Amino acid sequence: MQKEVFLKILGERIREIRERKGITQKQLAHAIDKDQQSIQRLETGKINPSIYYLLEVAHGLEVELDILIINDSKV
Amino acid sequence: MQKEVFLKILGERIREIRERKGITQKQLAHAIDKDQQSIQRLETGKINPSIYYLLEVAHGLEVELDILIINDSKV
DNA sequence: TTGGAACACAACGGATATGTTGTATTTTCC
DNA sequence: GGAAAATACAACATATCCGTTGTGTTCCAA
Repeated sequence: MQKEVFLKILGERIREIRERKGITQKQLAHAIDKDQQSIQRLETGKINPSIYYLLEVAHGLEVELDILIINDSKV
Repeated sequence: MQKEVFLKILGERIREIRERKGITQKQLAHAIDKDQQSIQRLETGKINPSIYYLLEVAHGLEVELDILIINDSKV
């Protein structure tokens, strides 16, 4: 799968989970000591985040890390 | 979980999968157009790899990406 | 003992992630 | 429509990834 496509889908998935929780980018960011712009870049697929960064986001969303992960076969 | 601990466990897990497949760091690296040193840094937990880099490694190992992922609750 | 294979370590350069600030745009709600 | 909130975009500085080269160490086989 192409990198850009992968990152875009990852971002969309994270956004879905966040919205399902009913919190804003800012609230998620502050919960994990980041800021809104950082979450925005992630959700829009503009960056290729590190795995630890994703772990922190998963914590902020109160989900397991693997829930954020996309496998090729699922796309 | 501490970053260093997380990355170390991730690296160990990747090494286990690679060894179970019976291939060397060099073989894995070349299969995904990287080199041995890059895989070495990953397996020893010296870096915080990007998610897309991990996806490529998963391809090289012929596993799904989420197999590489550690959740806090599992550690 | 020598040679080769496998793994580890260090350093360098270019690219890019991430934190940050500022601001623009969009959405929501009155 | 207007205000406020939410999201998006841009740019800058710093840190770090990743590719790369060179080399060291260990182990095994010939």
